[in-house]
Amino acid sequence: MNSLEYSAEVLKAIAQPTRLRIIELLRDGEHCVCEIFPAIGHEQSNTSRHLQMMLKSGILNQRKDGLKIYYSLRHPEVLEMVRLAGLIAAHEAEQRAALFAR
Amino acid sequence: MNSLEYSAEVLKAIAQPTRLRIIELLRDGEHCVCEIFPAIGHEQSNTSRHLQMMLKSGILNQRKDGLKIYYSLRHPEVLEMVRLAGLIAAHEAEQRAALFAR
DNA sequence: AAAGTATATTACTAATAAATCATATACTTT
DNA sequence: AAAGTATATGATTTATTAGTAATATACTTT
Repeated sequence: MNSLEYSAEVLKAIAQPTRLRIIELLRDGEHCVCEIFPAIGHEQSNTSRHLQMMLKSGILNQRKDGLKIYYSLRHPEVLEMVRLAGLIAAHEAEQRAALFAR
Repeated sequence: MNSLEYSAEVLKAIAQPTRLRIIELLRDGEHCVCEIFPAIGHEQSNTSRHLQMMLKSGILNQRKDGLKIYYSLRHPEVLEMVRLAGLIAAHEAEQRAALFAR
């Protein structure tokens, strides 16, 4: 995997609504799968899959404590990327609203 | 489309190796499709598709000049996101190399 | 107006991704 | 050791995506 592909993997780990919800949830610190899946309203298996791929892409940390496995954000840069994406999204939404209102 | 989905669209427009190459190419200013597709080594139709989806997601500007259509980056934040993704990717690659070398 | 050029779009294929349900694994408690 | 709980993984389905080749559209030049 070259460096462009690697960067794309990292970005893909963020570029999905369910995973964005997970990231928002982890903003305030680590959470176990058992807390995450009810909070985002998806199956445990689906949630676990998303967490695995985020972990493998390198954006999450994993900590095992007994039965539970806690995940947390590994790089604060991820939150900054989410913020910037939100800025652009808001800007575009505004533009479209303005067009519509003319 | 809610705001999470919108943010995900913006991120998806960046999270793909071919599109990352296009973004790198546009770093130094606008380019037409006829310049972009040979530079990235893909078909004109494929390149045009990527540009369309990037345009619709809001990360590109389009300027028509006669036959040619010039695309440019609309938000400098995109370059910052690419930079942050590269940082994380490099960090993870380093970690893995270190593990491997032990 | 005809030919040429740049771009977008359609039709298609192959690959990837997201979700669910069922099952396996790993640890804990009784 | 048996039962219970938390998480991960396999199998499957459906949807989405990236790519190619061919065609349509729009503009320019002759």
